[in-house]
Amino acid sequence: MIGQSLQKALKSHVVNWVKDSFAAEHTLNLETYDLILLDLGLPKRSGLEYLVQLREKGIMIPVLIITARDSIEDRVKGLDCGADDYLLKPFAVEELEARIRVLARRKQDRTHPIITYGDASLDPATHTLSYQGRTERLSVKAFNIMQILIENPGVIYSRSQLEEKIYGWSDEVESNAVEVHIHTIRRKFGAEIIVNVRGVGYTFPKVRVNS
Amino acid sequence: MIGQSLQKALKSHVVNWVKDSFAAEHTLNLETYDLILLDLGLPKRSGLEYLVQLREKGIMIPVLIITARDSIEDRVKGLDCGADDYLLKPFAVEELEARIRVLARRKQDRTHPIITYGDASLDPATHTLSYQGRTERLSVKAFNIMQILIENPGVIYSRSQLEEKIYGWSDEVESNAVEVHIHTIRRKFGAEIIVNVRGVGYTFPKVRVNS
DNA sequence: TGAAACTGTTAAGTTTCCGTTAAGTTTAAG
DNA sequence: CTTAAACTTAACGGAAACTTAACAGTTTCA
Repeated sequence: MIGQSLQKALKSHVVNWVKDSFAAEHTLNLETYDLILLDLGLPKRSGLEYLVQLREKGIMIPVLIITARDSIEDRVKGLDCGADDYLLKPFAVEELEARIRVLARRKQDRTHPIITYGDASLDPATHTLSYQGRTERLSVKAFNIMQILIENPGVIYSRSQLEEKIYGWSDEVESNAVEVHIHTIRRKFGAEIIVNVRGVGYTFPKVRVNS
Repeated sequence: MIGQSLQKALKSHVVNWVKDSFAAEHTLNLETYDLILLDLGLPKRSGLEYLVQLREKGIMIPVLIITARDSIEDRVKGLDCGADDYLLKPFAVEELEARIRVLARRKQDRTHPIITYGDASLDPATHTLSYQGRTERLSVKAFNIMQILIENPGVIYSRSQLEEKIYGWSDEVESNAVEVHIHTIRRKFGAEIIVNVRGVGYTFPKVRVNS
């Protein structure tokens, strides 16, 4: 009853509904999912035990427990068994969806169409970069580079890594195209926007330390 | 009232209790925390607005909202504003602690392995070393040396051993390159960071004794 | 249609700075 | 006190990064 209505309510997602931990295990072997909704239901211990097994196997897919029990001990136990969240029956579908959004956001970390980190934000719609109040349009390649860097602040990408991500495959020929693009970006926003680590690569730093 | 009792209840953690978003911002600039408990309290919009600002600044510390309001819309809004969890007043301290455990656990699974020992941590992604609060970027060679030492705290490596690990094979020619690199590291973090054992080699000590 | 503006790349010249060497100074052990 | 090890500093060569210009291919628009 609840399974069917949920499947309908969550039609903006791809839902696979299985009725016991055995079927769940089988399905998880075949595909990977972004979220597990676990109804503790009636068979008292099996749900939590299954959750513990999951975690022990190293499967870290977020788990949202749905249950009718509301004693504090049960909730605490559920969370400590490896659940990520807890929802009490009866619940409103809107709240379930909100919690799903939270867990999904956590995984992909990008719900907003605008990519933002600190005082930098990229708008894919207009190919625009804002940084420290300044806003400029970027060419496609330059935008790609900035997107990679800002989506992974603090991570250093070598010239060849950036080439590979932008052009699909690593160009064997050595080229300084990336350097030139970075140069034009820096001319618009100031040299500090992209930090070079000599011999390693380029990064959009998480924290900026005094040079 | 609630702040004080919470501070007492959570005595197994290091708690910093501030009374408004202004103070919170100041504190977050100084130190980094594992979790933020946000009491939405009375001033209706300020709490959520502050949360949104936090996220826009790229501060991704988990946020657990505590509130008396229980309408579904409010909860949904809170979660969508960037909160990671939601707890309704009144609540049992045990449940709060369980949820804190969940969020803390979540934080640990980081994508990049950070090498840590004591108050020193190396981030390969940024080629950065943090030690006693200070954070600096290191050159490739210097980073290599620190990595060897911190991954094996207390082990003493001779100059030639370090050379061999860094350059692939032992350079027969005697060189003081390692010494110079260690010197630059010490200049940045203080001489104590690397301990020399005369005639044997260098180490990042497990325990530090007053000289 | 054709000139102007823009983009992506190559290429060459210039600058920066990392890693090393080398020489001088200080420290600690015997 | 003697001496080797460790520390410090300066200097240099060269690779890495930066800058600039030029060129071909596109797009824009009069």
